[in-house]
Amino acid sequence: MTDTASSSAVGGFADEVTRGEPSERYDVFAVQEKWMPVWDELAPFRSGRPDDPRPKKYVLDMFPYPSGDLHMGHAEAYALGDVVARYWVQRGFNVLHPIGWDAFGLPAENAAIQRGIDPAAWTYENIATQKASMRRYACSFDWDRVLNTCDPEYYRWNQWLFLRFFEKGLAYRKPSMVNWCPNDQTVLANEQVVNGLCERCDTPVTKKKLTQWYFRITEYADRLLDDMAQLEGQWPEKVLLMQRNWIGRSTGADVAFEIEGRPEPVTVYTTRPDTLYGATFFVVAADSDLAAELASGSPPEVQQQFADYLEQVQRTSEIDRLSTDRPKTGVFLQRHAINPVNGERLPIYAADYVLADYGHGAIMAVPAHDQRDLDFARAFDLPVRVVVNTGEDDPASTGQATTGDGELMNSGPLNGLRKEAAIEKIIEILRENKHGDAAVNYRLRDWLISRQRYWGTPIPIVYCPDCGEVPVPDDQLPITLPPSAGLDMKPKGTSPLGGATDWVNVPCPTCDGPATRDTDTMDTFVDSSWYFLRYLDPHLDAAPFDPEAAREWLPVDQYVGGVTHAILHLLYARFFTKVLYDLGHVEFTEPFTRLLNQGMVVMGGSAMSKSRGNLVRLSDELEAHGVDAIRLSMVFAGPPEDDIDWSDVSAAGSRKFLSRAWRLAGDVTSAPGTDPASGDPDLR
RNA sequence: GCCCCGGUGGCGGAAUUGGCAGACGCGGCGGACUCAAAAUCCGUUGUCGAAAGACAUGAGGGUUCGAGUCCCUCCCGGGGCACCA
Repeated sequence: MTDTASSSAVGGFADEVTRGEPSERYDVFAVQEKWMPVWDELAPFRSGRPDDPRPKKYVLDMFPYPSGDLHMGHAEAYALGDVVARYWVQRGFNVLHPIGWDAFGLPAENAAIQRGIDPAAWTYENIATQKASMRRYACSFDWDRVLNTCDPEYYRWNQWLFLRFFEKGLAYRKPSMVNWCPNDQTVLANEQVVNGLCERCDTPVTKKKLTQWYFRITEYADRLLDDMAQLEGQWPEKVLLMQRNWIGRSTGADVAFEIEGRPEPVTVYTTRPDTLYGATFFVVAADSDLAAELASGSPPEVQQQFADYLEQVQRTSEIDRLSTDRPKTGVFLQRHAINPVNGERLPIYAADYVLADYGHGAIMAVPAHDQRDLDFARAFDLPVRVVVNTGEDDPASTGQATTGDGELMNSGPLNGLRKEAAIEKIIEILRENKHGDAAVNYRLRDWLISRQRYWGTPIPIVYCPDCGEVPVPDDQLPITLPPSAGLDMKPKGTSPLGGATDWVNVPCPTCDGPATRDTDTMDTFVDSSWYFLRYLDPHLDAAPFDPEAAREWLPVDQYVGGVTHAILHLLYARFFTKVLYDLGHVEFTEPFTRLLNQGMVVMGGSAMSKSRGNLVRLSDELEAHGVDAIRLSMVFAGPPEDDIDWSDVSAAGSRKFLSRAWRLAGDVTSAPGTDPASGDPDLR
């Protein structure tokens, strides 16, 4: 059978169709009308029945979010997934090709607020709509394995997994400045802040100090980075690159600076310890605890300046903070740090160009070798010193690129060394003098999972005045959401669950005294971090999944989905997999062996949207051209990873092509010898 | 600013290692069939040229017997990251 036929939804039955009148016997509609009811009855894509001797393959399409009906983007993704799934079926594999719904999340809640309806009702209705469309689109999904993440039988295991993370110290609560979306009135993970805007609603994100739950993904930074070696050549290079950048591993040194009037030294992180001799000032992040502490030892007028500055910094929206040409601002705290290598006194500034949560929230500033430090030095009229080998006047000749002109500085024991050698040497010196050591830092932050919203997985923690943070025992799971009726869903900065008094107030699992539930829900990316395991048996009652089945089916052989999830979902799922590996639940460390990012379907050069008036409805296209023609068009329009402009695609042409193929097949296979089920025992 | 990926007819795109550029399809044009239309079939379709032929893969250079493919410089488009010390 040809590739063309394998990409066709209802192909392979020429002898049946030739019985019709010539005018209709090759018609794509006649084909689909005949075979779809048969599929419904036979469920040909059910997989994993016992004693199936065929080798296994797992083809996974990223599951949809149930808002509205399927669109052309879904149509392309599922057409591609189907090509792979049916190709393997015909090659004799037992193929698992499941589907489900990523059903928790904000849109349901917003719809509930706007229209006064139940988020659950809205969600299940959309699921039904999409499911019907998928069937009409003839996707080869295994309908016996459908899951919805908003079903208690699913999110129960989110809670169970959370507790395992908690036991391992991988889930923890801490107060921190968090990204806050003033519109959605909820916190956002770093990954959900795009150019300073909320990824959902494009509202400028602000900062807020809150105590929230985190997953310790940073503990896995090295493995997330190193295990990418397994994915090389199997995943798009672009995605690997994005993940690498996101993790942002950098190597350098920690250097301890004594602070005048402070018993403990302050450590800074630098990637250029070789420029230590060129440090001319010292900066602490304005919004760090350290800045507040240092300022408290400053003269009163400086304390006031600092307080004013801090307020200004906290008012600054993320988008302003990120604008590149923004002038450097800060306050001189009238305190000093001592350069450990030459005893120089460096003035200490509080500034917002230093981030509180990277490195140690403080830096040594070397304006001759760092553009940002140079900008600051110019704004505050601070000296600039080029670290250079004595006797050579070209700093580049020692490998020490400069960003600004300045006084040349003797770099003592580093004289004559090139950059790499100088770094090695200075680290050695620092280590000997106990002033520092080599260090590694990551851009990656821990994953903030608390959300102040209703429609999500309740966090299985109870707060007891006597026992503190108490994990809910496994046998009390799931903690189901209270009904939405009567709850105030309007965003107000705290979870609507707080209003469910009967639900919130529970006896402490440990001492039975009065206690309260955590009222936040989990980020929905928790749901999608392990759903590919739940498909093995979505109704399994004893565990999130059967390890034996996981050994047989996983990792996923081919994952298909949009590049929009290149960082978020794929990084989290990789993280979860590694944790599950460490906990002994799975035997692989990477969940998705191969990844395909299909392109977008656009219309007339721009993304389809209602407001732009260029929305193409899948149902209309199916009506006009038939399932096979649409799917063929999707696959044939170009390389799968490229965008498709639907205005360039002729579905009518595909239909013509199919009719011709049918006619030809009808002519050459007049004897019904063509086994309609060749390679597909499910259809026998 | 930094880092990726692209740029080939009217369109989507082929061209395995440096070896006949434009496969295949869409669209267009001409024709057959038809009273007519739709469907279908046949032919044709990079540009210039009557033809022979010449010129053509974003622009300019280079390497080579030979370049869409390799090297250098630049232009354009798309994407990612963006005070991460």
